[in-house]
Amino acid sequence: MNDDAVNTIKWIIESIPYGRVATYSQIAELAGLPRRARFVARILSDSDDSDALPWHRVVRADGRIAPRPGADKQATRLRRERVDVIDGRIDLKRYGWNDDRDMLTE
DNA sequence: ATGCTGACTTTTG
DNA sequence: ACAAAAGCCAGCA
Repeated sequence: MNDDAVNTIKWIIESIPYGRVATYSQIAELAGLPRRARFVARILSDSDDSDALPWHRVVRADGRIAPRPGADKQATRLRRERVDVIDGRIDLKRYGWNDDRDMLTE
């Protein structure tokens, strides 16, 4: 993949609001790269702290935290910003990144 | 080109 | 709800 696509994806991840989560596939979709969820995952995997990405706000399509060494830290970081993580799972209805709902007054 | 890998997703059973 | 299988696609050897 070209660096352009990589940068686009990184930019999208950076724009996930505090206290919300987005899925791998959702990010790929927003980047105009449907069916590239794994590509998004790869970018996160390859990235390091110097990228300063909110990697903890990226979860699986069903709201679960992707299992891997260090996954526990993700739950901690999310809870630190008031995101409920129950049994390794996040309720996307409530915490999923959705611009529509961001505009509503609840 | 070929075959395998994987912070994934969807379909099946 | 859970597990297995199948589908998926960029990257790499």
